[in-house]
Parts: sequence; structure tokens; C-alpha cells
Amino acid sequence: MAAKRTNYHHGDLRAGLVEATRQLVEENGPDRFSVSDACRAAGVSTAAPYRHFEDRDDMLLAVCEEGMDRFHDLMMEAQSGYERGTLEAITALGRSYIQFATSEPGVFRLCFGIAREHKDNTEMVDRGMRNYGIVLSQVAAYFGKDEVDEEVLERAFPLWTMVHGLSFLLIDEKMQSLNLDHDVDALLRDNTRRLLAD
Amino acid sequence: MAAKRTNYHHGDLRAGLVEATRQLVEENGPDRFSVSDACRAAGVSTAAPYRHFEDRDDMLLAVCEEGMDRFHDLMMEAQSGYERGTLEAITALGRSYIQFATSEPGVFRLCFGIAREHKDNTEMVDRGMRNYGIVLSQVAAYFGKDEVDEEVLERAFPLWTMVHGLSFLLIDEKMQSLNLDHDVDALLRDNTRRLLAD
DNA sequence: AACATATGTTAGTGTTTCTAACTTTGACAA
DNA sequence: TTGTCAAAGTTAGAAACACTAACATATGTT
Repeated sequence: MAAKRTNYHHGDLRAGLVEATRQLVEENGPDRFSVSDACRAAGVSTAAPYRHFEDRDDMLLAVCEEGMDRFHDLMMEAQSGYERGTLEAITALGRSYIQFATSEPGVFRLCFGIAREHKDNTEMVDRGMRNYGIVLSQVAAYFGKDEVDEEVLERAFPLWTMVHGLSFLLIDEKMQSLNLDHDVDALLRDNTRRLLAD
Repeated sequence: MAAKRTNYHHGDLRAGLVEATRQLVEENGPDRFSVSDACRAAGVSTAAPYRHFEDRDDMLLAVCEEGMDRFHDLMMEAQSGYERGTLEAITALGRSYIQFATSEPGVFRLCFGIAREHKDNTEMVDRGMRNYGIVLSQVAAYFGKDEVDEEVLERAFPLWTMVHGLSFLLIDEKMQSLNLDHDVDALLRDNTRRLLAD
């Protein structure tokens, strides 16, 4: 993994470190991540990252931002196959949420589980709003509206809570440990329908 | 905070360290917790904890177990005021979930957010099942059954996902950062009703 | 070609987790 | 009452870590 390079300069160390950080977060979990590990993976000294990042948290934040963008693409892709404002389109968005969480739980935890600093970080808040906006827009269409009003906000939020919770229960393997055997896809479909009903 | 003691022996250092750990987890978050901090708070040397705990994770695990028990009491207390198997009783359980999460987010994160090891730990799995069992039992009663069958499992799980997700969104302050203004209690009530409907 | 700047390195400080070896204390048997 | 032992503390130190300061090298501009 440690690409031993011949040049003094790396080329694009920042990107290399972000990728190394992302991989390590997936392998060991966000809290087990160490700057040293990332340096070893990138093949640089332990002081090198500090030319590109403030500190350890800043490296994790970069992975977060990148993750949010990847998640955005995933949602856009997911909704593209369905007619706008349909239950299927909204369910597909939920499925992409769960897919993101289960396919890269480390980054997901980083993005959604260790919020502390994100709240005050415009980079993250903007990306959060951008992503949630996709859902809001679909829910608006579902209710036959072309703008997001109070009712849309009220009806969309429960969907978020549900897929968010389901995602965490999945990556924390609560279903395995409690011996619960649920069909995730059916669950997602039924819950979405029920939460939008009434 | 560091109670300087006069005795060589502490009395009940294990309990003292668990309490110090709990407090620190609340103050700084689980990932910022350090054994050294707990030692300072308890007024002992940094080697002392290792007479009572395997390692750092084991200290956090102890806080977890204690937290699960406290959560159990909270749920029992919450449901006691309502008639068994009613929507109100089930909603009250959800409310206690959210109350636990928001009143001690550090411990909540520890119990539900950093599962890694818990899955293989019978102490935690048993407590998890014990707590979830309270919900299952109420949902069974709601559907007029006196035992937990497949249908009860199917209908109860969505409730867990919903309150679980809501709890995380609350403690991660997503509503604040995205400027969403929802009435949590109303949300809980409506979602519970919708998820049980049909 | 000269220089300023960006981006790397080495060497170090202070903190951390955890272990090894030693010390104190309380409990219990003789 | 006293001797002994185990439990539960201590100090000292190893290894890993985050981060900084001072120095080195490459790169782009003039």
C-alpha cells in the first residue's frame, strides 16, 4: 500500500492523504484513525500532512466533504430512473441512503454520526442542505407542489428519520445481534408508504 | 473534581472510574475520552484502572452496560403511566428513547453508535434484547396478541428505526444546522401512528 | 540564472495507552 | 495478636501518537 516514491514531491499529496484517510476510516472506523497510518499509506513523513491540513480532524473533515458529494451523486443517480414525485422515486432515494451507509459505513458515520463540528462548518451544512433538498423536492412533487412549503417539510422529515435510523441499525448490526430477520427493501418500501400516507 | 484522597485504597475505585468515565464521555464525547482524564478525575495514578478494566474500551463498555440498565428503567417508568398496548403507551416508549438520547447523548452514542464490539458481547446483547423486548411486548398487546410472533416483529421494527433515527438527528443537531423547525413530540406521535396504521 | 514559495524532511516535545516491578493495606488463619 | 497473602494501589518506562520548529529541496516566475 505504501507507494514508495522516488520524487521529493508527491504530486498531489492532499488527494493521496484524503484517499488514504478514507480507506483507513473504512478499515478501522473513524475513531481508530491515526494520522501516522495515513502517512505510512501515502509514503510520506508524519509531518507532511500539516502542509495540507490543519490537524487530524481536518483530514477527517475532507473525507466527509468528499463523501457528501459522492452521496449526492448516488442520490441523483438513484432518482433518475423513476418518475418525479412518485412513491418509487422517493423509495429509491431512501434505498440510496441505505446503500451509502452500508457500502461505506466508516464515511457514513463520519458524515452523520460525529456531528460536533459540522454544525458550524458551512462546507458541510451546504452539502447537507443540498442533499436533503433532493428529498424535499421529490416530496413536494409527490404532494403536487412545485415549491417546498411547510407541509412538505413536515412530511419529508419523518422519511429522513426512518432511513437514518435504519441505516444505523444496519451498520451497527443490531438485527444480527438481536437475531432479527427483516427484508430491508420491503421495510423501506412499506415504511415510506406508511409515513407518506394519511 | 479530583477528590484527593488520604487512603492508599480508594474504596470502590471501579465505580468511581465508571462514573468519571461517564461524565467525561458526556463532556467531551466518546472519542475524546482518555483514561488519563478519568484517572485525574478519580484522583488515582494512570495505572490504577488496569486493576479493574482490561483496557480503555472496557471502561467505555462498563459505562455502556450501566447506561443500558438506566435506559431500561426509563422505559419501564415511561410505560407505567399508560394502558398496556395503547398507542399512547407505545408513543411514551419512543419518547423515553429520545429522552435518553438527548439527555445523555454521549452514553447514547456509546450504547447505539459504536457497535463494533457489542455485537459479540453477551452482556450488551442481553441488555439490548431486554430493552427491545419492552417494545415488542407493547406492540404485541397493541395487535391483541399475548406473544411476540412474526407480525409483531415486523410491525415493531419500523418504530425502532424511526425513534433511533430521530434521536441521532436530534443529538447531531441536524435540525438546527439545516434550519428545520419540527415539534419533536408531535413528530413522534404522528410517525408512531402512521407506522402502526394499515 | 536567481529567487521566493510551496512542499517535503528530520528531530524533537508532550501526551497517550498499557506493562512491569514494586508497595501498601486489609483480611484471615494460626 | 500476629504473620502471610492477595488485592489494589504506586512509580517508571516503552511504544505510539499528534503536532511543531527548523531545515531541505524542488518549482515556477522574472
